[in-house]
Amino acid sequence: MRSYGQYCAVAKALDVIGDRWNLLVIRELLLRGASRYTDLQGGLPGIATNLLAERLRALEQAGVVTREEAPPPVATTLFSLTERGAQLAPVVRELARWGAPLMAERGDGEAFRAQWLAMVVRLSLVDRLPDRPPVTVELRADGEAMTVETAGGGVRTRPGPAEHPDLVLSGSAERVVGVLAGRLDVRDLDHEGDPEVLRRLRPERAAA
Amino acid sequence: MRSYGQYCAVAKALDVIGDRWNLLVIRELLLRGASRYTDLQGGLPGIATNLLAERLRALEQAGVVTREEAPPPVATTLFSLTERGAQLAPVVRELARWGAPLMAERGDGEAFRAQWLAMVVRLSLVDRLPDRPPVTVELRADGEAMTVETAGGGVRTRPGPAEHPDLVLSGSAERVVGVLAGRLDVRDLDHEGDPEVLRRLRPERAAA
DNA sequence: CAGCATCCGCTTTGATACTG
DNA sequence: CAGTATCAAAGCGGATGCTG
Repeated sequence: MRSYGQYCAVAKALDVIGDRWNLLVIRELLLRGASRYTDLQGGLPGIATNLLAERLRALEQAGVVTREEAPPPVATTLFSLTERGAQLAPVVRELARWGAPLMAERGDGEAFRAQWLAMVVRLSLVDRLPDRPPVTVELRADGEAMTVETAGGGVRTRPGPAEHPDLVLSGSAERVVGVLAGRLDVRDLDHEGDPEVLRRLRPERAAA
Repeated sequence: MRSYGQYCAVAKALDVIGDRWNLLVIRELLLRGASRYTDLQGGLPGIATNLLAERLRALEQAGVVTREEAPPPVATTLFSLTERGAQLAPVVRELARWGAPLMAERGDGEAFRAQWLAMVVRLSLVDRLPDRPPVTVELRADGEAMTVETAGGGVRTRPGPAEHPDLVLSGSAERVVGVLAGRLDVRDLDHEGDPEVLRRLRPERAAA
């Protein structure tokens, strides 16, 4: 990218990560940890392969991303964030917070990955009863699964289905988002298990 | 801008503010409040005038910026952030925090505005003695002045010189940044007034 | 002068095809 | 799997011109 040429902390940050797709590449690496090229591609529908390659190269050069060759049995390349790159988490979090209200409507033909729900889940769910035994919720949005577990007063997320979920919620991505945001009730989704579990995870007063 | 076409809070936020220059336009409006077109241009060295016009139009349409025509005596157009736009402050703040270490070196021919120091000042100074009478510091970097005042345990910033500063620090922008970051001592700058004032504003342990 | 719009060359992006 | 190569289209940057 062309530099803004400004001696300003914001401009200099954007000189490094302001290029198109960069912050979404970082989102994927934050959500998935060390990833293969094709997995990144899968999590970034719409990116052209030459751009993904170019962005990874540039981010590596900037010290945000590292590339490690796994040894022969695995024989694949893994991309991860450096420590410096992981410090971008607050930037991505605040972008997600600001963008969350825009999730109220789904644009025509917008792609979806269950992983992406994690950005919203971490902002909109807490554990209000941290002394009780931990609970696990499985979210199935548009058929893709994601797991939410209570941990230290907050929640953790993992890709894929849960092993022994206390509650499974499933429905369209829009409805799952609606329930997370507090705009819809659990009853607007198909559920299996104890629906009370979700009330435990919702903040005192539902946020916008 | 072309949409990412992803049903994700981060991607949707970037659909609105991810275009080149957008976040710097927002930085200016956060720092200066209601501004005229030409003042924005002055605070955004390097932007092409057609791009500034186009970005303001797009941000207005997206509900981030408002344009008000001031009545005949003033007869000028003022641009400001909407409430929704002002909520981008945390995004800009986290970008500034991440970019702050990059300020250690000043690229060749990088432009500078004293205003921009405010982003770093708000992150790196606090009032450790909030019960004492308030103090005022004037920063003069590359000849441009900015005022820092203690307020409620933190600090506030204003453009321009102070009226009765307790301390005036002046020097090159790089050195002023170095002192704010704790890499340099007050003695590396020209100072007038009580240098102890700065120790009051520096956090317990100097941050990176 | 403030607030743009137009034009034009250059760079970046996007889509697709192809490769070790 | 992890990219490179190619090329058209879109976006950007710089200069300049126009309008109240």
